[in-house]
Amino acid sequence: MSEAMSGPLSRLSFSLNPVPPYDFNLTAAYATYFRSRYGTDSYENGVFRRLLDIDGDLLLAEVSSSDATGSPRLEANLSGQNPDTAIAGKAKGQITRILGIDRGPGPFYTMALADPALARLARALYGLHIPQTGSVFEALVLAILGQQISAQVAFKLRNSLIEKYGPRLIADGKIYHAFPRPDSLAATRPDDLRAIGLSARKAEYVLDIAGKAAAGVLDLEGLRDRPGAEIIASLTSLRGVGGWTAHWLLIRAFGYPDGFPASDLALLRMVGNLMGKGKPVKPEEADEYSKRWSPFRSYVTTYLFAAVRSGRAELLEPVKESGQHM
DNA sequence: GGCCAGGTTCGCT
DNA sequence: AGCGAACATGGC
Repeated sequence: MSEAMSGPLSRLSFSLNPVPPYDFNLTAAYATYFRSRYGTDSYENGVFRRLLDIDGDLLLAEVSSSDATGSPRLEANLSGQNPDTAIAGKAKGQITRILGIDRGPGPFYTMALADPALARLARALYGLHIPQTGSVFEALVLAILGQQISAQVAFKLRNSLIEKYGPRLIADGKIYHAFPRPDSLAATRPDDLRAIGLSARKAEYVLDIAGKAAAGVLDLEGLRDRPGAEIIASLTSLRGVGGWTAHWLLIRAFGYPDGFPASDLALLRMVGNLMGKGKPVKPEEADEYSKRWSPFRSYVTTYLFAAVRSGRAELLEPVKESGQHM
């Protein structure tokens, strides 16, 4: 199942050049939900760490920057058992997604100039890119675990799942976990998953999806080239996946710029605030209102969550005055 | 102790 | 079509 490996690791380095503007500190912090450690990821003392699982090879990626904001160049180190250039290339691709390297918020900022609430968010969180998950499977399982429950409970469930079923690597005496593989989760039984706090329903969903992914009858990565509407349709045909989960995956897994999980309770509160209502709006209202943010609703959603997760509630107050500048 | 959290499905009208 | 219940857990 999850093998513990230690012993000599070889290293390999490369650099990354994010699309400017890029705030490494903000983006790496968002990737860990501003908790310094979240599941497979950590960001401590300026170093972002993530254990990658590249076709079964485990590689510890450590990324840092000498210049945290503006247009920084990132330095990445890979540690693993004999990483060759092919593996390193795939690892680089994953890191690129995970740290949102190759897509910048520039076009979003241009639109945000005309909307005071967005301009305020863009100013305060300038350079925040949208981090993605390592795989579609990962985003899907994480999303299902997070359905309906509080962020705290979701945090616990996700960590438990990763620690129990994710493959491990020991480096410098520390244990790192990659995200569980489909076959590892498919091999569990409902009671195993319930033991870490999943409801019977969620255990079913995860087992069903993991089983299909492991058997190769569900090609989640293959959805990447598809238009948004088709991705939504494919995902929502899975048991346990509704509109919220599918839209969340557009943002988290597919790098789609215009995802908007309009039924999200926290998002409904935030949009209600921005609209000056002081209470959550209905999903239809939020959806209607959000059209002014299209086609950058993934950025709006991400920036709103970044504001609340980083404790900057003032960014969510209604904006009375117009005429603010970036 | 009851109610609500970053939903979804299922079984009723 | 639309509505309510059930679901696991932790915090208020």
